[in-house]
Amino acid sequence: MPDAYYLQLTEQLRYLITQHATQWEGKLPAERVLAERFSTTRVTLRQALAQLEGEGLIHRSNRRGWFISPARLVYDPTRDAGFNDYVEAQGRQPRTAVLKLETRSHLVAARALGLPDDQPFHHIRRRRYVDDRAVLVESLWVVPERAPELLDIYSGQSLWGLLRGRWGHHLANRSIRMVSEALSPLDAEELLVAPGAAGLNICRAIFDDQQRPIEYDEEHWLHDSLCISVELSGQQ
Amino acid sequence: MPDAYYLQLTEQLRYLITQHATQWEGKLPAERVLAERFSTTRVTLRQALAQLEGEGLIHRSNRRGWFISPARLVYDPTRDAGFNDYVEAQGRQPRTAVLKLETRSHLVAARALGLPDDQPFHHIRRRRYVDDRAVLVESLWVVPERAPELLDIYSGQSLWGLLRGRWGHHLANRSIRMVSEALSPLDAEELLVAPGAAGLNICRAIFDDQQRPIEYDEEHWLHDSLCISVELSGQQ
DNA sequence: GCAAACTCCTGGTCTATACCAAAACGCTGG
DNA sequence: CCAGCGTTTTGGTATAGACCAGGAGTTTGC
Repeated sequence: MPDAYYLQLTEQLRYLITQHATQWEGKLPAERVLAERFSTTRVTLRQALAQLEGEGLIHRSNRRGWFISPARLVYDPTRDAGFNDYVEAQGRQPRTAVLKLETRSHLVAARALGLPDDQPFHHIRRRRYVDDRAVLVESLWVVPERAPELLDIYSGQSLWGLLRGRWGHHLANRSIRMVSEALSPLDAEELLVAPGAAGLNICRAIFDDQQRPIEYDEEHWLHDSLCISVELSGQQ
Repeated sequence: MPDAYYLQLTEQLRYLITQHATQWEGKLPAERVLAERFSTTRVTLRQALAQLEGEGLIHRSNRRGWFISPARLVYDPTRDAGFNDYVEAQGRQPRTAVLKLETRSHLVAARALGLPDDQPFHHIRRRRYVDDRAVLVESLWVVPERAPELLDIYSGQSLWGLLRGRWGHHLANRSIRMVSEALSPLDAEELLVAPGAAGLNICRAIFDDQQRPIEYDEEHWLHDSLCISVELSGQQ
């Protein structure tokens, strides 16, 4: 057992959380209450809470308090199953809010897809929920020639479903990049968390079977809300 | 520009770090020095440092101080290129320290490979470095029948190279799982970082072309030391 | 010349307190 | 019954200082 008090606190809180998860309905008591219960100060208590936050056991909704984190969503970024499909497949409730629809250029997307810097894109920004918890925001940058009237018809459904079904694209080649990050103030605000909260950034550049660029997207996930899982067969 | 002082501090430190990176030789001045320079307390300063740590710009070596983080290592967990190979391919210096060699059972590995709970494994625990910074610890659990005299001959080289070259195995099927984590006290100690530091946990279960279990491994990376990159072609 | 002992510095931990702004809550009036 | 408003609670931020133990560098002693 570690000696630092905040680490002991971490253990006690961990126990308390598993015991009272249902009775508290997912929300922890106020920091001042917990600090008093454990005869310590809010500073030390918060250190322990931050520890559990790092483990993904709890999270905080900005200025609303600490909540017990639900089970991680299992996610395979190499497959193109729609978000709604795999969330539902895991018995959870998906939801999508469209935050922005516009057409403009984007340097990062252009570079990732090998297009000129001033290449315009159809830009969709959306926030996605699992069981009413916002777990990610993402920006999609679609090459307009591949999906001309996209912005007129888009309303939150699966983008890849549209690209395949309506425009007949084969999303054959993709290059994926994942890095841990601290959420930007904007992303954090849109996810209702404190600025700098830990996140996972996933970027994809997608090309069709003739290596024509289709789409670039950039996802920002809350770090505790997903478990990446990839199944591969065949010699690499 | 955000209003919170620690966020302004973050920006100023970010600037300072990029300016003085070389002159400081990677190590930041003492916390007390920085706190005084910015007319604040260590508590607030540390909040700003923690922010930059979350971004992966700096890290701390336990009780030794704050250091500027080198560029992330680009890593493709779906390929079986050896660690040494891809570290060198990126112009970096790899190194491996073997921490333990033993034969025993391991529940998690057994379950992941679909073997009985009491199945014994050859267990290799090693720590790996990039440019003399410890970036990960990992445990490998190899089915003894697939590599009988492994523990006698192993001394830090590429395990997959051995499995292929010496025993002729085809590492055909693999199931990979990645989750963010807080490093356990043991892992943190072996990586010379503070307990609870942010990490990334990567687990793999590997089978050959006849679906026979070969090996299970569990990597614990410092979160700021890698960038996962996957290239895929062909319809999924 | 080198290893052991010692000192100083530094990061890790902790207390006690305070103020602010946003969220939550409760009251009130239509 | 509900919308609007005022109050309370709460998390977010910040100050000021303190002690400890591990690391690093220096001195001492063989």
